[in-house]
Amino acid sequence: MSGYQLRAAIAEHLGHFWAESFGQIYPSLARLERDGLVRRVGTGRTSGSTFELTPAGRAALADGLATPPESVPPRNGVLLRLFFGDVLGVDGCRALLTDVAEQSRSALEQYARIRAGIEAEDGPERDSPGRPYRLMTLSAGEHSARAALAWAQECLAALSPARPPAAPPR
Amino acid sequence: MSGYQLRAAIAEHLGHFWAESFGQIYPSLARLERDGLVRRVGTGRTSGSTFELTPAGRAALADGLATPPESVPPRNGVLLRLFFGDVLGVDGCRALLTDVAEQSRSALEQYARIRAGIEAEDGPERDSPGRPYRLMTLSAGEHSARAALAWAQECLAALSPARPPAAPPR
DNA sequence: CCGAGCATGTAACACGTTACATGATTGC
DNA sequence: GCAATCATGTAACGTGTTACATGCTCGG
Repeated sequence: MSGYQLRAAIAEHLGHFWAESFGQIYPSLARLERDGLVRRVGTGRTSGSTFELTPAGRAALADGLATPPESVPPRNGVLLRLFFGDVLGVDGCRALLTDVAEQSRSALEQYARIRAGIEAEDGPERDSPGRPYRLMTLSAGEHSARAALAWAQECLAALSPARPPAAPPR
Repeated sequence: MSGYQLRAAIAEHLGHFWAESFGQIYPSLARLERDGLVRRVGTGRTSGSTFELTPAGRAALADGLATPPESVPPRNGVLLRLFFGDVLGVDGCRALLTDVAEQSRSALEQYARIRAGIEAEDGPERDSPGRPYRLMTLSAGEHSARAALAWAQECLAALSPARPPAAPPR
C-alpha cells in the first residue's frame, strides 16, 4: 500500500481502537524502508509509490505483536467531570451522560452493520484466517458500548428523580 | 494541599480514570498561582507550602468542567494485537486474553472493596454532596471491568476448541 | 544517625497532531 | 478547465513522561 492507502485502511478497519496520522505514517515508512522492513514496490494508481513487507518486516511485525501492550495512564474526561459533579451541577452531569448514551447507541448501530457485513461474507472470505479475529475486535466494541450505555442510563436514572418526591401537581 | 499531597489524592481517588505526574503538577501549580487561581496558604507538615483555590479559581474550575471533554484518538494495544491474531498466533492471543480477564477480575475485586467502604460511610460523610458522584465513577469502572471480563471469556471460549466463534448473546 | 517518606522542581526526551506546502491524476 | 481525490512530506507546536537533583523532617 501507499502511505495514503494505509491511512485509509487503518481508519476503515481499525478505526474503533486505533488511529494514525500522516505525520506518523510517512516518517515511519521511511524508517522502515531504511531498516529493510518494507520495500518500495512500484508506483500506485496515481503518482505515489507503494510498499510491501519484506520477510524481515513480517518477522519484525510478529515480534512486535508478541510484546505485551504497554498500559497507558488512563485519562477519562467524562469520569473526571462526573467525579466533580457537585461542582459541575446536575444539569451538566445529565448532559454528559446523555451524550455518552447517544454515542454508545450510535456505536452499537454501526457495529451491527459491520457484523452483518462480516456474517454475510461468503466464499473465500469466509475462511480467511483473519475473520475470527475481526469478529473478536468487533465484539469488544459491542461489549464496551453496551456497558457504557447501561452505565449512563443507570446514572441518569439515579440523577433524574429527586429522591424525596415533590408534591405532584394536581 | 501541597503538590505532593495533590498527587497522592489524585492517585487514590481518581486512579482508575486519571493520572498526573509531578512534571505536570508543579508547573501547573505555579501557573495557577501566577494567574490568581490558587493561593499559597502556608507551610505544610514538613517544609513545603500548601495551596487552596481562590474564588476565581473555583469559578475557573466550574468553567473547565463545563467544557465538553475532548475525545482522544483511541489506541488499544490489546485489540490491535488481536486484530492481527493470525500473525500473532493462537497462543499469543490466548495469553493476551487471559491477561485481560485477570486484570478485570482484580479490578472488580478492588472496586468491591471501594464500594463496601463507601456504603459503610456514616454520619456527615454519608450526606456529602460528592458521594453520589463517587458512586457513579465507581459504577463506570465496574461496568467496564465486567464487560471486559465477559468479552475475554467469550473470546477464549471461541479460541480454545476448533470451533467457529459464536455470536455473543443478546 | 539513618532510612523512609514528604516535598519541590527542572531538563531531556519522545510522541503525536495539526497545519501547511505542494503537486499529480481523473472524471465531469 | 476545474474540482475532487490521491499523494507526499515537513515544521511547529503542545503535551506528558521520565529521570534526575535536591533537601527537609520524623521515627526508631
